[in-house]
Parts: sequence; C-alpha cells; structure tokens
Amino acid sequence: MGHRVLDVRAAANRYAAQLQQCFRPDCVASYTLARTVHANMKTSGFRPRGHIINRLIDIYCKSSNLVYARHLFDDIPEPDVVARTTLIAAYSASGEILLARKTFDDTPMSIRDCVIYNALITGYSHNNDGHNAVKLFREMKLHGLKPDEFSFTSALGALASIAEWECQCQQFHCAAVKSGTSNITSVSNALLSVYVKCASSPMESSSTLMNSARRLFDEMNRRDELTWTTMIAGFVRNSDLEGARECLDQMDVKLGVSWNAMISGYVHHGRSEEALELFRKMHSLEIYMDEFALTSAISACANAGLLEHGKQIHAYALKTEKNPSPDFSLSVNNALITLYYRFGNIHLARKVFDRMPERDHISWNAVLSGYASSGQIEEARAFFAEMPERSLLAWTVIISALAQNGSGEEALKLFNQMRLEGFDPCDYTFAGAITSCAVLGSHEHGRQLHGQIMKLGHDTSLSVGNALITMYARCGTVDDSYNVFLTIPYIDSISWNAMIAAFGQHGQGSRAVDLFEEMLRADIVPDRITFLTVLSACGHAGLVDEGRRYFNSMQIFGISPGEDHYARLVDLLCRAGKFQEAKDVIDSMPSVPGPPIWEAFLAGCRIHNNMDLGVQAAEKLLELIPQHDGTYVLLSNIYANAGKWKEVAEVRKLMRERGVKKEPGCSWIEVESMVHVFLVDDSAHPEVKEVYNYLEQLVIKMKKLGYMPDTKFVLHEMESQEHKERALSTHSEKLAVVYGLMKLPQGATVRVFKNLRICGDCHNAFKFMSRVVGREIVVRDGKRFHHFRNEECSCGNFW
DNA sequence: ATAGGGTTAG
Repeated sequence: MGHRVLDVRAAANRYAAQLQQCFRPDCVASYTLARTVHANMKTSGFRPRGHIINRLIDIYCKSSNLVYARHLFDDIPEPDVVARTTLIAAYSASGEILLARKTFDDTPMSIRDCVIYNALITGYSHNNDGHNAVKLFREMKLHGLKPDEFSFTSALGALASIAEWECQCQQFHCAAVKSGTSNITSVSNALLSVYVKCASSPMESSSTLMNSARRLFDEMNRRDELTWTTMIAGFVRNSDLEGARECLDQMDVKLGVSWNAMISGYVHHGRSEEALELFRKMHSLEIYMDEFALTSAISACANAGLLEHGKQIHAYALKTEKNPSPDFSLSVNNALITLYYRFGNIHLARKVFDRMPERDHISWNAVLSGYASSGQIEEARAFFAEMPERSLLAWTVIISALAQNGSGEEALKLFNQMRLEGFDPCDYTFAGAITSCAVLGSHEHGRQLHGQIMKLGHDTSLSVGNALITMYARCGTVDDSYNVFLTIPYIDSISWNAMIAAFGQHGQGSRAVDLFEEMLRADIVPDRITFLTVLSACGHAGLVDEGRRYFNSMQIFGISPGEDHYARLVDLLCRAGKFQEAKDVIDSMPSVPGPPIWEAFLAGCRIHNNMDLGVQAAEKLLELIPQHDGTYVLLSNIYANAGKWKEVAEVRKLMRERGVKKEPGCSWIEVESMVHVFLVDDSAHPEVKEVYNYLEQLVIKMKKLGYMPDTKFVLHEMESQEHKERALSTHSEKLAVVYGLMKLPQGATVRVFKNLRICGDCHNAFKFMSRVVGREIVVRDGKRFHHFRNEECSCGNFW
C-alpha cells in the first residue's frame, strides 16, 4: 500500500517534469510533446489530478487546442480555481467572452480569488468591453477581495476604451495609491497609458491630462522600456513629435514598438522623410522589423511618392518572410496595395491582393478604391460584386466612382439598395449620391436628398457642400449653389473651384471672375483646377483679355501651365476668332501639343466656319487619336456648313471603316431629369423658342443627310448661329433633352415632377419634340397624362 | 492561473 502511494507520487513528479519541458516558445512542439506525455499517462494507468491536470489544460489552451482542454476540464469532478482561471483566460484570448463569463459564473463564490477576477477583467478589456471590466473590478472589492497590481493594470487597460474618463482616471489613480500598487511599474504604465489616451480625446482638455501624465512619469521611481514607449505613443497621439523623439533618443534599449510608435507618428503627420530615416536607422542597427514597422515604412513611401523605395521594402519583406506569422502578410500587404494603387499601378496592387493568404475588409476596400480612383469602372463594378461583405466604405466608394464616371443612374440604384440593406449613409455617401444627381441633372431628386441631409445634420459637411454646389449648378439653379456656398461653415479650395465653375457654366463669366478675385483677397491659394475653371469661365463669357491675363499670372502662384491650361487658352482665343494668336500660343508650348489642344482649335474653327484651319486641325487629331468620334462629327459639321456634302459622306464612310463606336445611349432617368431642367429653364428664358425653330430646321436637314442627330451634332450646329455663345452656356441641357427624347423607346412615358405645371411654352416644346422624334410623346403631370403628337395635343384624365 | 506598448482603407 505504502509502495503504491510512493509509486504514484514518483510518477506524478516525473510527469510534472515532462510537462515542464512543454513550455517552449513554439506552441506546436509543446502541444505534440504534451500529447505524448498525456498518452503515456493513459497507458500506464496514471490518472492526472490536481496541478498535473491543470498543467495539461494550460498547455492545451496555450497551443490553441481549446476543445481538447475543455474535454479534460469536463472530466474533472470538481475543477479548482486554477483550472477555471486557465480556461477563462483561454476563452478570453480567443474572443469567446461569453464562454469565459459562463465559466466564471459557474465558479462557487467561496473559491473565487483575486486571480480569477483578474483573468475575466482582462478578458473584457481585450474584447473592448470596458464597462464590464470596470464593473467586475468594483464587484471584486464588494466580495472583500483586495485588487492587486494585476487587477489595476487590467482595469486601467479597459478604461482606455470607454468615454467617461475624466473622473475615472483620477479615481483609479487615487485607488492605486491607496492600495499601495501605484509604485509598481506595470500599474504606473497602465495609468500613463490612460492619461495620454484621454489627452488625445476631443472631449478632454489635453494639456491638463498630458501634464498629469508627465508628472506621473517624473515621479516614477522605476521606468522600463514600456514606460518610455507609452510616453512616445502619448506624445505622438497629442501631435508633439519633438517630445516623442526626445523620449526615443533618451532610451538606452529601444523596443521594436518604440521605433514603430515614432515612425507611425511621422507617417501620420505627413513627415515621411523622417519616418524613412528612422526606418533606415533601424535597418543599419539590425533591429528586427516586424510587420508594423514595414507597414509604416511602406505607407511612408506611398505618401512621399517614393515608389522605388517602397518596392525595395517589398523585396526586403519577402526576403524576411521565411517564417511568416499568419497576420504578417495582412497589414504589410494592405500597405503594399495602397502603395501600388496610389501610383496608378493597379495591376501590381491586384497581384499582391491575389497572392494574399488571407484578406480583410481593408484589403478589399483598398483594391476597390484602386479601381475606382484610376477610373477603371468595369473592374470596380465586378470587384464590388465579388466582395464577401460590403462595408459602408465600400458602398461609398463604388457609388462615388460610378457617379464620377457618369453612371449616375446605377449609382443611385446602389444608393437605394444600400439603404435597403440597412446601412446609414455617411456624409461621403451622400456626397456620392448628390454627385449622381448632378451627373443626371436630376434636380428634384437632388433637392430631396438635400432635405434628408439637413435632417440628419450632414449639411455642415464639406464634401456634401461641395457636391451640392456642383449639383445645383448642373441642374440649372446656380443661385442654390451660391446659397450652399455661403452656408457651409468650412470651405476649401474645392468649394471655391466648384462655385467659380458654377458661374462659368451658366455664362456668368463676370461673377466667376469676381469670385476668383475674392478668393485671392481671402488668401486662398489657387491651384491648377482653379485656373482651369477660371479660364473656361472666361471662355464662355468671351472675356479674352481677362483670360489671357490670368493665364500669364499662373507662374506667380508657382503653377506652370499644363496642356489642359493651354487647351483652355487656345479655346478662349479661337472662340474669339483670334486664330493667329492661338497658333502662336501653340508654338510657344514647352511640349508637343496633344489632342486637347487640337480639339479646342478645331472647335473654334467650327464656330467660325474656318474650313481650312479646321481641316488641318482635324487631320492632326485623327493622326493622334483615330478612334475619337468627336473629331469626325466636328469635321463633318465643318464640311456640311460649307455645303461640301461629298466630303461629309467621306468622313462618315471613314468613321464606319475604322469602326468608331457611337457614344452610349441615354437612359430613362436622364431623360426624366432633363425634362425637368428643360421645363424650369424654359419659363426663365423666352428666347428658347428661337432655338427650337432653328433646331427644327436643323433636324430636317440632318435627316435629309440620312442620319439621326446626336447631342454633339446639335450643340455644334447651335454654335454656328448668331446666339452661339449664349446658347452653349445656357441651353446645353435643353438640347440634351431633345437628344434624350429621341432615344426614348416607343411608348415610353415622360414623367414631369408634380410641382411643375405644363403650360403654354412647354406644350409647344413637347409638340416640337414629338415632331423631331417622329412619334407620340406621353408626359405625366401628377395624375394627368398629356399626349403629344405631331401638331395637336390631347389631354385626358388617367384615373 | 492573471497585466501594460504599435498598424493599414475613403
């Protein structure tokens, strides 16, 4: 009997020693070893109990074999508090906070100790449930347990994630001092961390809290690497990069994370050069660079425009990836995707994405943004469809991308679908939807959205404001644009640009110029876009001298004119008939004039019926881009106006031979919204009638030539008439209506928005259109339907 | 048996 007890004891000691061996850095090896030891126990009939079974459970937990650990646990008749704590910690680490809680609740009060509380507090802290962590901290005191340094560190860690800090961090500080744990480094570190995190919260007064942190730091009698690192991160969070750098430089032994915190600080504040310099220093000191260092360095390259450096880091990352941890690739690869797509190399970005062993929503969003920002709308659409889960961001990106690429209808459809799927649009999403309305010229829809935006309080958003300015301008109510411009609290150069463009598009050149001058007086620095906008505004309003002057003033603002600026100047001069001067400008260009220049020149020739120069320009253009449909149209217009019908036919033949495709059709919603614009502007501009008369003859002429007119044709025909300039700036939408109606399917109904009445002039307009289209047009006005056919008009009640 | 630091997308 006594022998057997001794045998068992000896075996227990042997197994305990063997299990001790399992604790090695790599979990895999310890797990296999533990299984072997466990198997040996079974074969020799040894029943593990007490600390042996706890050890086993611990090893299984630490090697992510939770299920196995649970089986063992369930076999114990009365698991002690140690086994329970192990399990709670394991559940917490794998995010199973409810199971952790259940295990805790199953534990009898009598055996609960400080450690089991600590384990669950940590669990809540790791699972971002600060409230429950703090609640549990209080409960343990109520149960008569004295919180130790672990309790304080965990609870303080949790505190950083909740909002009502201001009183709590002081309270905790006092409690820690009272309990005598405050001079323990881990507690002070956690406290420091809470202070600096609170300081960076917008709700707190940052300087006070930062001072508390500093005082605590100075009073600490022992500081470890984490203390310094916390201070570095704290300074970085509060935008004091110099303070952070001082800390880093004072550290004798720098942790990897100390470098990382500093580097990411530099990246975050746009100081990419300094970030890369530190990164290089790390490299030369042969400090191991983990995925965070690599990620920050790569995004520094992306921000600083250093593609080659980024590629080098990529190569380095691949080299050191011999022993990849599962999430190594994730953040580094995400940064790489961003790097490549920002340089327009979406193919490389996609390659990185395709090779990733695992992807998160950031990877998906980055590639989607890559397609979107490079205008590859087809790819973006397909990619969006493939996405396993779509965040609000993904929706926003695809909606804005579609809108900016002219697919307003599809963008709005997606916007509605998104809301049906329960997403609440953010201001960026609304901006995308508003842009869609702008693209469609859908005034009513745009106004409805504006209403919703105001209700939800997004109307102070800059991006929404800028989108609204453009939308109202495109929909013909430039005064609404100006109202928005005056109302949004913060405006940037994009707002100014949008507003100047709005005036320009409406032929209000002098208002555009005035606003530009006001912008300069307000010390807003104009950018390339500003000048493009101002130059085209001058062009539409015939302000030749001003345009020339602004063009020459660009250098003062440190902007060298690009080809697009030259194109605007050429356009301006040619519209005014100053062909010689335009030619001189083209000759003075620093680069070889490309398509935009000749397009502007050709358009000018078209207006002034200058056939010789026009044909020259068109030849140059067709050499450069033989597939551009606009050139053929313009050229045939020039010939047609000179009565050279044979040449017109030749141009059209050439076009067919080369397979030049026609522009895409007009969709239903576009028609709907344009009719709206048409009706609004119609009453405001009585001279429209004159335009109709001309159009009517024009269409007849075109049909004689054997083809259906399209928008561009109509527009350019207009320009050759007396009222060309005015017409171009104010009537283009109305002409687009004609175009839209021509593309209407047979029997389609045009809906008119109910706050409009169909009155005299509109009747005439629709009558005219039905003649153009050569068939009946049905217009719905509230409940009433109007039928317009050739000459007469009939009216009836629908119900 | 339990604790504290850092990162990427519009």
